[in-house]
Amino acid sequence: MDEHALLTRLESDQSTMDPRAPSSPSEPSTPPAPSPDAACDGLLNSPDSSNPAPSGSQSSLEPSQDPSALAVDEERHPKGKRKRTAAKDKAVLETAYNANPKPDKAARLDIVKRVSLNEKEVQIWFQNRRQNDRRKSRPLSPQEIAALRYGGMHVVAHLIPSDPLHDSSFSSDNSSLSLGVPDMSRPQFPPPSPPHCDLATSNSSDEAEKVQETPQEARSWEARGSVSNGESAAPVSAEREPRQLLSRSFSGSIGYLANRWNTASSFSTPPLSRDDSFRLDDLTSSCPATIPSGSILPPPSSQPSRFRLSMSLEGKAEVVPSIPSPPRRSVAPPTPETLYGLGPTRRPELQRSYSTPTITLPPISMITSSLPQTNSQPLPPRLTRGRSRDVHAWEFCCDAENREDALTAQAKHESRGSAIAAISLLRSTSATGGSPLQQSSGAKRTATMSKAAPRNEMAKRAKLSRTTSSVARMQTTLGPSDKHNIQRDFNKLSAKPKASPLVSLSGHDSDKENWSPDEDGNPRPSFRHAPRTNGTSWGRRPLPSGPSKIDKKQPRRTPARVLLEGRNPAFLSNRANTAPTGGFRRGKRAQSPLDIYEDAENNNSPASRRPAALDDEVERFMRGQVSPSKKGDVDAVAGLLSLSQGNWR
DNA sequence: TTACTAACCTATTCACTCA
DNA sequence: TGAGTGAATAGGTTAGTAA
Repeated sequence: MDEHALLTRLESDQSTMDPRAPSSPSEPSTPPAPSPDAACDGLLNSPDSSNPAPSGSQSSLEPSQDPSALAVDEERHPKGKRKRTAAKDKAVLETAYNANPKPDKAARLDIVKRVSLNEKEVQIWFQNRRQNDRRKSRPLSPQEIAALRYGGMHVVAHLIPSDPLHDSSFSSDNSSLSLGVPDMSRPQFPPPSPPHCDLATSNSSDEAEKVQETPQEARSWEARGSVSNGESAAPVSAEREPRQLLSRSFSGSIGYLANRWNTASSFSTPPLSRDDSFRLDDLTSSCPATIPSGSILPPPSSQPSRFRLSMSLEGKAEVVPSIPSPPRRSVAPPTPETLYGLGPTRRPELQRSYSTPTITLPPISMITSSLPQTNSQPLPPRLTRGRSRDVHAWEFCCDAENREDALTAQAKHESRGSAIAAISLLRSTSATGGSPLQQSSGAKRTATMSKAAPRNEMAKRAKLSRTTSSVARMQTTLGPSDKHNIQRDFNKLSAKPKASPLVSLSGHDSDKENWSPDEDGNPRPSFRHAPRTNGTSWGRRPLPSGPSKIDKKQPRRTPARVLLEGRNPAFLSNRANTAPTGGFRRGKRAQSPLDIYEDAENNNSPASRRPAALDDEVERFMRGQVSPSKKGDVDAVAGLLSLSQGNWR
């Protein structure tokens, strides 16, 4: 420490002799010598300095220190010491970050002028800052999700091994179970001590605070990711404490839920009859106002939890009675309609098992299918968050094992997935001439797929072309020529022997985000039946209607990015190009119902409302060419997709 | 079509700080 | 001394542009 301090001082002294190397053209504006910040760095690194930093703060640097005694030493530490960002600079950076987490070059240069950092450093700072933010808003762990979903009930989730794929699938469960809450970082998780603590009573203010984080902080995850945050604490926890039981409680209203819910929608959405419920505020934002009480699920119950959500080692979400298990209030498993009056039951004949011992959660499709349709036009599955964040949905959609349970019958039925998407897939694969499964990694996959999607073809179209992929065209207004094209494409695809089941949702979409299945496990092609009022489609993030929206200052920036940044930079933090559309779906479309891709044979499904001829073709196609023989590949793809989403842990 | 560039991402390393 | 934090690096992807 002392040694470091001495070195630091030495370096600082020496640096006074050296002109500050301008790392940026804009740097000249930064005076080399009197940079108190840099000077402070030197002292910062010296614990034995006369001005010891206040505890717990590296930003303890005191600008009051004599700048003349310290110098800017930007050139140090190729391998050696690292300077800490001065408090002053940090404040400036934070302010700038709050204003815009992703400053463009001009903004960066402006920031550079205000801090003693060069552009590169500023860029890195923002990068790290975003990463840090993302970490904090990483996806929920299974127990968190379960707790969220079941409000005040006891939640017990089995953590899963650290195997990436398993984790992914686990995360998928995770996602499928749920909802996300921003900033549920590791430290917030209590040790898995009391396996069955009463979650209902443990809502901490901190959690509430987290829940109410600004949209900027509530970015996903992505999928956040995201859900795709690289450093998912949940898996980490799983690694550290595999298979331990964790308990956690959450407050009911979670703004970050939508994404989880969406994923959840895959196949494990809990029955709506649960007394223990949670709110899906975000989800409701994308649902019609007709949904009772603005919530998909019943409000949280204040009653003691009678069930707990358990996740089997196979990744199945199960609702098991708490011990002791009080009698359930509802006798018969209510259907979504009965619960919310959302409409006719799609498959009244298929009833989920609600037996007490173990309840396998019904697919989200069952629930969402009952959501009202807007304008009588069938809409593809679309939830509030989307894109690549919910690969997990894919896993559930593709992984046969996840469906081989009590729900096998229906699950198999559902597993046929979107015929349209399958066709799209074949198109894409036919374009590539190979199966995406041959990709050894997500990166390669995306790369290949990128190539599979001829750029010029994309470029030749309007800027909106990405949202008007072949699938989109199929789903949008199907004019005579469209049908003709569909038929033609179908014929082509049928002739392709190497068709892969891997679904390219958007036909030409290359990035993995476009692969994102919908939250209910169905492929989410980047299309929407009808274009939005602003000209964008619904399959992806909102895109500007044309190149005119391209930021002149950042010609390289995609219009979408620019647009998104303008709207809500927070959503961009997960990944610039992968900002979920859902977060913005708050306007007119925010009230769109969740549509489900169903087989044509399902009369009530949106798919069934597609042109009959198309459905027939699709049906034949799906049954005869793709689905059965490619199952294994599909599973593999699911895993790759998961990995591509950053679910490495 | 390809190469280049810029921006972004995740994952990781490692110096630094603190309890 | 170990853990946490933050700066920095590495490797990757995407998208726009120019040749």
